[in-house]
Amino acid sequence: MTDIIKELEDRGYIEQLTNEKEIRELFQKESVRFYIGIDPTADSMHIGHFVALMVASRMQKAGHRPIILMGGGTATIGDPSGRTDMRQMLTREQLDSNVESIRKQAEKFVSFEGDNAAIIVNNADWLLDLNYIDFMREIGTKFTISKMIAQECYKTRLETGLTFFEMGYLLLQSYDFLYLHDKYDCKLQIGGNDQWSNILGGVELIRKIGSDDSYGLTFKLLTTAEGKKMGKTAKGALWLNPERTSPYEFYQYWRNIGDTEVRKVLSLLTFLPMEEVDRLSSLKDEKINEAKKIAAFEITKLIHGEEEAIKAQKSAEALFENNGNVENMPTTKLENINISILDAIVLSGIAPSKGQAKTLIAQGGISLNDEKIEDITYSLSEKDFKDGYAILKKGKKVFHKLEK
RNA sequence: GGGUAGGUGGUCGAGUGGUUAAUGGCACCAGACUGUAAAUCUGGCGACGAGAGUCUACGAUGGUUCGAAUCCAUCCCUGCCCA
Repeated sequence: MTDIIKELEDRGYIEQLTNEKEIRELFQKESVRFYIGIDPTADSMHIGHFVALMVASRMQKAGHRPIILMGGGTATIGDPSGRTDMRQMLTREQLDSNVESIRKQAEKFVSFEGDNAAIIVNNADWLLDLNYIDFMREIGTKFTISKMIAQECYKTRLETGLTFFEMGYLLLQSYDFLYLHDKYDCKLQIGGNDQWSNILGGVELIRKIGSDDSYGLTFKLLTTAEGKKMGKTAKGALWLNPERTSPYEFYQYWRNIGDTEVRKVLSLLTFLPMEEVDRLSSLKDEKINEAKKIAAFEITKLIHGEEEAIKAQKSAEALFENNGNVENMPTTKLENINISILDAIVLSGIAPSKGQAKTLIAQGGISLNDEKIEDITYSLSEKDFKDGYAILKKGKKVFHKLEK
């Protein structure tokens, strides 16, 4: 079998491995069951999950068998690692519906057919029936508080009040691995590097119970050169669901990354061969824009399909390169076109309130059909909708189409 | 259970009776410069209102006061120390 671990390493995915040598051997010897956990805390995955899906996809292509674990049970707690506050708890109904939406997104990356078909499980199915006393006796005795609180990720929470409830998260995630190990012969858990301690918990739990064939692998989190998380926008996270983040906005995000991010993004988030990645990311000055275009196109294609990617790219080219017609930018249909410019800005979602819309106009950040709007009281009318639509622009890069 | 320190806007963190929609950092938005980049500089950053202005906000509820994030009472929550 191909050396998938080396492949992942070459592309820069891997951050840590529990037993490098053994994992390499294992993955060349047999088709390995591995799992990745996803917490259904929203009805869509965001870009943070993207790397995880890419890794899972690559491993499956190399002949291994993915398990997508939906954290329907653990999400009621929320992972305290690195967080400064306790997460909001979700109801069962919300979680169930989130699980369903996320499953659909995952299907774009892993195949549920063939010899090494992926499977999806939900830890609510086994966690919700656990008996507290039994659990504490069998699992709770295998963990020590001293070890847990020595971990960096718990330290901040420790100062502000880490509850027992949240501490249970580590035990439950570890138990998930044990459960999948016993029931599905799952040998590897993968996750973002923030999951390292939770993954180790599972590996150690399985060892303590008597098997030594469990491993952990973490991949790099997507960060910018300054170490900030990538994928954050003014509106919050960059979502994979087109209703939350339109393909056009999604494309634009990747089109606008910093030069220093190009290589990482191409390598981690596309399937382009490494020679191509190397070639593109070594382009200099404005030529590197070519690489950004390709990155944006490839990534959008993976998430939204080729058709949407082409549309997004065409829109972008039309807007930025020759001012042409635009079909695929975010659009708002107006019931009444005789509204004030402020209302139009708020309705289109370009700014969250009229106050901010005013600021934008005052600073010269708003234009309508390529004409800068300077009058706060400007009112839209028929003449602004020449071909049935008007183009509202914020700053240099945010476009929105208003249709009548 | 006892003692003690706290709870401020997206976040961190100032502010201890009026000039405070609340210093500053971060995040974010816009302008200038550029390559739809970065860095830098400038402006902005509760809501409503064209504006004057109005409303809502400093854990919660009451109170004192012409006036409270600031003082008092009660309650809720959290850290630390002791048990």
